[in-house]
Amino acid sequence: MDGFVSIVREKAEGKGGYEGVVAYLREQLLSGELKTGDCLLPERELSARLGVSRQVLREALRALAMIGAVEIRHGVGTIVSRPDVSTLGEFFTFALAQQSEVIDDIMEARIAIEHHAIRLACRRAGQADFDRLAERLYDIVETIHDPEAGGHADFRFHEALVQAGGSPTLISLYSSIASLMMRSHLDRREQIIQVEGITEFLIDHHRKIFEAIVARDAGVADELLTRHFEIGADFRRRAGFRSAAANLRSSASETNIIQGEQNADRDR
Amino acid sequence: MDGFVSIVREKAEGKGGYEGVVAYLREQLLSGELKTGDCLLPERELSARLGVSRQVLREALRALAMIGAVEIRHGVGTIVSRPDVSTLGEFFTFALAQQSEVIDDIMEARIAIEHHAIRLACRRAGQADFDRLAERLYDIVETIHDPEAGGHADFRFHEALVQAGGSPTLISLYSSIASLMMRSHLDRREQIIQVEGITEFLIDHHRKIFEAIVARDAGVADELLTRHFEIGADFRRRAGFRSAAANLRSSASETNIIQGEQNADRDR
DNA sequence: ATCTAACCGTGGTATGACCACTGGTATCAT
DNA sequence: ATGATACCAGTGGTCATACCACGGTTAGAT
Repeated sequence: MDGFVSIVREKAEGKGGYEGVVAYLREQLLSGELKTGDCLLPERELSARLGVSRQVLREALRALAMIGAVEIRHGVGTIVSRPDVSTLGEFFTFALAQQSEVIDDIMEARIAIEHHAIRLACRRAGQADFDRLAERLYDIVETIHDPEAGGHADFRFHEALVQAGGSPTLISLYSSIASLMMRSHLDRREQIIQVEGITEFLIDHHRKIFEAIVARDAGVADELLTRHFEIGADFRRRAGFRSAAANLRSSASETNIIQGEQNADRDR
Repeated sequence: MDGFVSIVREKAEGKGGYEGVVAYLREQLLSGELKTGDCLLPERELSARLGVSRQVLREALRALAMIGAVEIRHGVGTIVSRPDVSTLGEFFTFALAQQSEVIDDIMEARIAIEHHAIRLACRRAGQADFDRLAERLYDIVETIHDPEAGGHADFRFHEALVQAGGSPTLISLYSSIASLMMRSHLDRREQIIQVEGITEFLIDHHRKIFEAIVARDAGVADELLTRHFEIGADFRRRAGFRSAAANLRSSASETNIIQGEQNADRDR
């Protein structure tokens, strides 16, 4: 490092460093020069071209990988990929981690999505969708006595329902909040399942929904779904207070998470 | 901290390196040990504690910063922050880069959200929500002849509608897709606005929606919204061909989108 | 008391080296 | 010829160290 400095200043056109790299890659992606499946240059070479260190480039790539814009594969390379839902799931996990009250609110999103999806499904669903729904319905019946598997089957049915709607966006959003729904509902299933006659109700109600979709009767399907959620909410509410219906062998109430006291309320 | 080694323990159990760091921080966030506003340890120290190099730690922090989980401030430190919607905007920017067909589909998400939100609004909305809606409605009237400002006012009204629903999740999702909706609708506004009598229709229809919410009549509100979207879609479709025609009330025609042909089976 | 400047801690970047994984190729045994 | 094995080159993954740039604090000068 003698007196002379200067030399390379090529990246001077705006921002340099991390920001610049992200901006550059975003540009490449939006302009279409980089499309899904393309393989980026090796880190060493790319970093050299952009005039940044490899570390900075890696930071940018990691960041992009976090939102799913690229996929970094050890020993292979970095390939452009389309952000998919799993990414959004990650986001929501972090986003909602700190606002516990939202966990309950996530149900509103689920209802909104499923309601519209079921209407779409009544118009668009094809045989493949019917088959999948039937399959998931069968799973519900099979696993009706197993809280964990049953809850999973239940979710899978509703997932198939949304899928039948044929809207990629709805499917994406639904998948995004799926992990969070699991978080608060899977456990309650254990309590709900104990209610007398609930098993028959669950099976019967899901079947009716399925049949309404097959019949392409949006009105009935929508109405059924409304009741489905209302009843579900009712059960969950009751399960929250005390041991739901009659005989819960163990008052495992255990004060669900909650603990949310530090409700900051930071609006902007 | 002299000759003793120890260390090794933490990362030995599961993943080490980048993945481990992200997992660790996620755990800290989800468990509540780190809450919004908290300041993380300096990079050098934190990296030492986690048994990774500073570079790896930085990659993890950059990734988390990309989704808004933390905010890195030069010369200050890294502070925990709650991901807000602007982050999702970034995500969708990348997401839509490669799949342009989703832009149309985004409308389905909007419909789903607004439909449920308006029902919630009819139950939950308070005076503040009414005031905001009224204000936005006024803006629509004011800017009715300006395509750009008018489109913006239109959006703001619907935004207030969702807000009135009082569901943070719905609001977040709606904001997330807002930028994408703008992208495809603002321009069409220029064509739509030319249709004879459209201005009166827009004003009148929005006002009716507003009144339905104030009246807390979910059924009417929902029905109005349905027609609102159908007519809007109809206009946009026609505007696609040519500059739409005159008679708007000429049977909003059922001809709903449908197009459901490629309802393929994308399972995973 | 106020302003200025130096200082220190923080993140930001650069370099070079080495490790670990993947995929293809060459080699070998059958 | 065929199959399995060993090898090798290229790629991402990690590490360590040094230095730069920014922000807030503090000691000094005015």
